[in-house]
Amino acid sequence: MFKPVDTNVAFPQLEEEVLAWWAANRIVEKSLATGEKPFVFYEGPPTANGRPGLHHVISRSFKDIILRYRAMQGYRIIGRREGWDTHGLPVEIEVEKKLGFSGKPDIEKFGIAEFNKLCRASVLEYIDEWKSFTRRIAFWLDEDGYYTFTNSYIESTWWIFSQFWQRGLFFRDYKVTMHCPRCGTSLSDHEVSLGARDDVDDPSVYIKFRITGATTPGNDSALAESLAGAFFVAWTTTPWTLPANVALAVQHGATYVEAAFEGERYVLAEALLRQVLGESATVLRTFKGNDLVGLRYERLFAGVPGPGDRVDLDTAYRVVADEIVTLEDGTGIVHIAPAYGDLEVGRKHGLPTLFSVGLDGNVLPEFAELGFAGKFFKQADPDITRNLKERGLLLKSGRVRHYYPFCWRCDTPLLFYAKRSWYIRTTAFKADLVANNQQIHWVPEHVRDGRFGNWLANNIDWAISRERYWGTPLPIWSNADGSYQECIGSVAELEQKTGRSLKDLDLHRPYVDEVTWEDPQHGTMRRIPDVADVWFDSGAMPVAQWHYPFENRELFEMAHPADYICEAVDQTRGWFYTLHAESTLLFDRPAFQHVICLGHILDEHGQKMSKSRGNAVDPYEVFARFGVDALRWYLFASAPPGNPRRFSMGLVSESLRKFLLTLWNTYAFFVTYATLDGWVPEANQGDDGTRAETSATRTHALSLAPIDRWALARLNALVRDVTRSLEEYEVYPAARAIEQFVDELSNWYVRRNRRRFWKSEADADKQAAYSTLYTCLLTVSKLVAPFTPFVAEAIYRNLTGQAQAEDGAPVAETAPSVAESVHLARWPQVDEGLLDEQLVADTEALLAAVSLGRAARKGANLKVRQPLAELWLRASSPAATEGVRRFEAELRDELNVKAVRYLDAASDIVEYRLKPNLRLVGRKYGKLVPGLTAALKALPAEAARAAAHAVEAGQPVRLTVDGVELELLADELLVESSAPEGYAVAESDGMIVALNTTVTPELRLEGAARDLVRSVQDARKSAGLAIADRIMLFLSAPGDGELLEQTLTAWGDYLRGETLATSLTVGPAPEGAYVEEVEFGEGVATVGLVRAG
RNA sequence: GGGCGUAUAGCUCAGCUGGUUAGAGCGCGAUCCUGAUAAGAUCGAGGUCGGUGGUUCGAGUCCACCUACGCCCA
Repeated sequence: MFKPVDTNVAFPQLEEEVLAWWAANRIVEKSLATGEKPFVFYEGPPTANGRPGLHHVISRSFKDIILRYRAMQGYRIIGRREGWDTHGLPVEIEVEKKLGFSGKPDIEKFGIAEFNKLCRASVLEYIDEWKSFTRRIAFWLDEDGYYTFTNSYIESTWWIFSQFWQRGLFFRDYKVTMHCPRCGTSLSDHEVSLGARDDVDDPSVYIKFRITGATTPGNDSALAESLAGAFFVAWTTTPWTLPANVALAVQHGATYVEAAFEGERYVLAEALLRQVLGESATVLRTFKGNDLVGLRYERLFAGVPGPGDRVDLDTAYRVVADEIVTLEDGTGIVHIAPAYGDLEVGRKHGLPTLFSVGLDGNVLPEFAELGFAGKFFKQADPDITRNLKERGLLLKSGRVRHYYPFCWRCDTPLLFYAKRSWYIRTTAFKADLVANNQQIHWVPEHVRDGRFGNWLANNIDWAISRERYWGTPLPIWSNADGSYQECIGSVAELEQKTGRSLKDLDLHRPYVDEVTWEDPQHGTMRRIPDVADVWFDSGAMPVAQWHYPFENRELFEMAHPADYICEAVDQTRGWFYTLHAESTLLFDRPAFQHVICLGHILDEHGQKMSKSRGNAVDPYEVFARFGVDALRWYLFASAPPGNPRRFSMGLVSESLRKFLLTLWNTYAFFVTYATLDGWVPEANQGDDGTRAETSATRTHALSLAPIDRWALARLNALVRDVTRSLEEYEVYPAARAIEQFVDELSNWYVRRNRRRFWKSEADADKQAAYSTLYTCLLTVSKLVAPFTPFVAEAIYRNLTGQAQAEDGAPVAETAPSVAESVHLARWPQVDEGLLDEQLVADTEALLAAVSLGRAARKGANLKVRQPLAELWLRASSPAATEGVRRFEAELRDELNVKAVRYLDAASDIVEYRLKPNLRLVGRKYGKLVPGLTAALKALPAEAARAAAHAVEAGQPVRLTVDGVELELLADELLVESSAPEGYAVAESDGMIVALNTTVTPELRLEGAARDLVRSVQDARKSAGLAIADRIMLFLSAPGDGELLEQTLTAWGDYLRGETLATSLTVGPAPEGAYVEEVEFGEGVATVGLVRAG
């Protein structure tokens, strides 16, 4: 027996109950432990720094749905475990904030050991909250997860580094960072944006660079010579970078001029000439930017090479052409200082890097004799400008308000600063990165060759080092002057170097920094201070989560690459890339085979959700109001996941009402009547735990009505379609298909079949209905299990008789092998024998006819309760007509008509119109199409009828179009018919339905009788009677006595039967009866009823 | 500045390789149906399918350019 189902279900509460049951019965553990074939998943570790938000529900739901689906297919999921990204600057900043620190010097003073301890504690604090979040949203993972801060994880990462090191992939080069000179640290982009202002007052100076007359080899020496003594003009707002200048850049195709102005000759872009030099300058000649390339100029100052750098100044002080140059402001000639922001330009053109200001923000001591050494860089600006003015190299100067970044912590102006950094030469593998990407199945598809593919094609070397504390230390040890370095790939190797046991060593700073050894040739070896880019940790996850290659070798081999991963689209430059790059460099294969790439979630106004905007939705509020299932269903069924989506509470509420409640109410209907009837699935008709169609197969033996076979055909087509979509990782179409089916099950199957469930005799027909509905609901519970795990569980357990058992009542005779949980059940298989495309198509035609019939009634203002004599129908094709004919009884009943007749070319009550079937005809006849369409339209009535007749008989039609004789095949023409005279008509997609609107006296009485039945039923309900209660019925119609009398004469028995009336009296109701005034036909009657004995 | 994506009804979104009258749900109005339903059906109002140009017998769909927004990069 089944447990009663409340239609007033509160899903959040239901979910809590299911959660408790899962926990008590260790269902998650059981699910994790089952399955045979491996399916590999990688959990992208969230940064354990902050609370989970709505966007985490999305990514975790899309991860979960595929894993549940695969688990139900009998896969054993490898890597279904939590993972935590625990290192990195965000964690450090969080701790710094707590401690009130303002930068690296504070941390060093505080002590790295203590600081890192706090970082670790901070991360763990958030992880607890994440775990409860994970459980609440039913993301099933092994809580024994991996942490990137463990020694074993770090050691595997070291192993990767040493692999790269051995292959010569490490190198050092400059990297531009946003540097705070006071805090002594680089800032992340996010931090930079926190402190940027757009109204900063700065100098605006136009500088003269004297042209020497020389040029680099291969360029225009004649032009150079003729320009000797003239000046390039460049504009800058950062005079302090001028000593670091190494080149001037022009725009390749732009026009430049040599202009005479106040006795000097200047070179600048034509477009900016007037703006810079005013109207008095005269143009001497023009040339293209490209012509200027290679021209040399005199340096302003002697810039300082970086420590240890050898610099070839022959490569400096020349003109290059580069895309960064714009003609919007300045002079069209851009001053290039690679050390302070133009590193990429410098690299592209082989320019040296020179410095003017140190990391402390002060001008370098080398500039002592110029008088501004040691000054803070912003303070040096006036000195530098004055110096240039004195030397006649300043054209003009002023002030400007513009954008400039400041440190968000200490408000110090930031420097773009080229710092020495460690790189991994990923560019050497660009072709492999691109090729391996082609093996990956991306959802949505465009990411592969779009965003991700482009990113790979434009690959740049990976800057891997960070001058920070809480991260994986780079395992590079160096002698004092950096001339000899080694990369360590394991703790054992380090022990060998040092000759002591390091098994208790924490591999983090500062402890690992204390590990040194004496190299006989190179002296004391110390670790370089840098830690790894935290992204490297995440990309190492396939290897490091298993402590490969030190442990779990077989496991790793099986678990690489992953079958499936899923994250949001911003990870193309993040985790998707780090996984792909590390895997390609290490193993030359992709790290994952299928990936769902999610769009971002926006608020209801299309704005990005963020805490600072205050528009972030608290996921817990959604859980509490609608439940996790409603949210999950919304996420799966509302739009394809790759698109950005607008979120609002209303949309979740809609998906709850539209889908979950429809499903629930259908299920509740079934349970209500099955309980009333004591119906249970036959012993072997329940669920055997593997094959979903078992009960359906059983129903082969039952006397199925056509509508039952339809439901089962639709069900099996659904199983087929959902499976097909999920195999393609297309969640959205799968969800839509289920939604459509549940809608049809509820609003067609159940509605049409209510009487079969109500009727008192327990015959084969009733058995068939129960069995069919049971099969549909049980199978749907499995299909939705990956989508809405709570509701699916509740339905499945009750339908398999297990819910009742919990209350101590006797268990239904379910198969002994029935799964304990729907999530331990097997994914349904398609029963090919029950598929019936024809039946499904025929029902579709029927539904279309019903819909049109209702529209026609509406048009004629004839309510459905009024029976009509006949309906004429013409379907879009003879096949569709046959389909409707098959269900003619249903059609009559739905539309309340006595007869259905079919229009064909032989009937002359309508006229015909012909149209070309464009899809077929267009390709064949091309330019003749407009003429053909017109010719068909112009056919006289008799010719059209003849043509329609031919088409229906499958014969060709001859027609002359634009002088060309055509023979049109039957399927190249579409036939439509006009509305018959005197009928109410509706038409759509080639189908026409016409109702005879004549209401005969007999039909009128029948309509009145049905009005009465409906009114009495309403009254019964209002009087609070139970469904099975018998009544004594009293009717009177003072003004319409004749109509009442005639109605009762013809339909009295019908009325009594329908309303369970033991007696029917014409006259006033006795005292105490329930009384109501109702309309019937055109009359008004008073209904009175009393419960019978 | 570059790359990718998005733009269809008041709102949220479908619309496959070009094809006949551009759809669904929500919301609004009206009517109907209903002894599972918090529901359902029908009709109505609501669309220059972001804009311009092109290819084609035919463009929401393909191409080019432009605009706005989002993400990523510089």
